[in-house]
Amino acid sequence: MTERPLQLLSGPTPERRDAARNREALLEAARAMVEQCGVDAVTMDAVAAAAGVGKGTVFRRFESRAGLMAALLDFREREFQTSVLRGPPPLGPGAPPLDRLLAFGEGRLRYNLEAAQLIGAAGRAGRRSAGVASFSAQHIAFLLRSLDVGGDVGYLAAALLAPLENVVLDDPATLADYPLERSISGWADLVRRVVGRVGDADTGSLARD
Amino acid sequence: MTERPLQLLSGPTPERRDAARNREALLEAARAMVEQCGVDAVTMDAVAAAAGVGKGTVFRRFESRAGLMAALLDFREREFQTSVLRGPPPLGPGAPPLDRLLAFGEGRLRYNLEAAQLIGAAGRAGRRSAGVASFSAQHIAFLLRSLDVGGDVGYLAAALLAPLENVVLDDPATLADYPLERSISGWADLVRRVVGRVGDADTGSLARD
DNA sequence: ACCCTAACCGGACCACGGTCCGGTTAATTC
DNA sequence: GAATTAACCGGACCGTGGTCCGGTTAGGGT
Repeated sequence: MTERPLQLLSGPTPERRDAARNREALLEAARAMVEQCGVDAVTMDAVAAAAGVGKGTVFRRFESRAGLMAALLDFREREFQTSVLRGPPPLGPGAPPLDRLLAFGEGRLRYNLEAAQLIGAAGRAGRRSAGVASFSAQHIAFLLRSLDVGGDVGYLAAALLAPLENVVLDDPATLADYPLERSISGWADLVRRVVGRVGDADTGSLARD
Repeated sequence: MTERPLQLLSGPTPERRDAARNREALLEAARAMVEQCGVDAVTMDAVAAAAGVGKGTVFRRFESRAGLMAALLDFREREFQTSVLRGPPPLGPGAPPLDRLLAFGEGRLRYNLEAAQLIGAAGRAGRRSAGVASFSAQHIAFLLRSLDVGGDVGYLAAALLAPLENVVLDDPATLADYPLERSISGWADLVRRVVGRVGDADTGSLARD
């Protein structure tokens, strides 16, 4: 009976060295393939072969194709979250709440459009990692409270987030085919209405109907 | 050179009789399988076999699995659209615009939750048929104009639609796990803010935070 | 009643995501 | 440094969505 001693300080021996090497090689191979051939061309067999590794290994490390994509996405997502939490204003802390909110909308929109293919391929796995959606929703909710918005702030935040995230849906529908500029100013208008400060800044010269 | 005569009155000879029979058999088989075993269990081979038909035929008729699901969905979608366009108030015409808008939100929400699995499986094909998303967006836009809402009404409509449709995303995120009641009243609150009639009716007794 | 052609049918075939298990190798202990 | 053990590796294997092409059939024209 070889009972393993408690190793509180050494950590949970998280990964063997060869495993780490392989994870690295796989991520790099996948990244390269995405960059060169687009997300759709990234096949599990191909990335395994490119990394000089068996297919089973890829699934062991990343669980599924979606998981692999999520791992690729993770880096960018962290980057975004960091610039919200600790970056320069108006996206980061320091600016007035409304400015931060509008900056968040634009930033998230750009992010989603840029990473659209990856996000789509990552599916639900992409959101799971680090609770992506809930981060955004909670941030919006926090800003809404700072603006003394009453009512069900949690739902309002989620509802405001939806049109930003929806751009990504492969759905050829409505939101996807608005040009970026129009989405940004449209969302800003929406937010001002929700917050109750309608005439505050440029609603732009948008037609009244 | 056997040139086909113009047949303006007889129509474009749309379908051969056996083809029609097969389409019917396939739809019925698929419907039954969905009802008994759930959407995921509906495999193309299985539905082909159940209809006593080759697999190629299924793809000829419905293009893809998503297309088949879209065809199944089509019936319900028409039903919904009809009750919006010609049904009884407040969903149908006759009620004041704001009432119709709120009724639309609730109706669409219920519809999306009820048909969630099917909608997910139909993917973009589900929206394509009869321009589903654009119908909803245009209806909302119409009601907003009736309420004298200014600004970019097209975008506002799409943005209001997003949190209703998003419920369906397999995404475990934010919007999906609000209970129906809370979504309904939350959306109603959102709409009143956008329209500019905040105190009009029951915002409910929702906590201020 | 016969023929002609276009449309249709079906199942063999392919690619890709995902699973499994026997052999291999890294870390740890003595 | 040898033995032990647990984790890892890899490629053969499976199910499913989707394609393709040779044989078949419906239906109009003569």
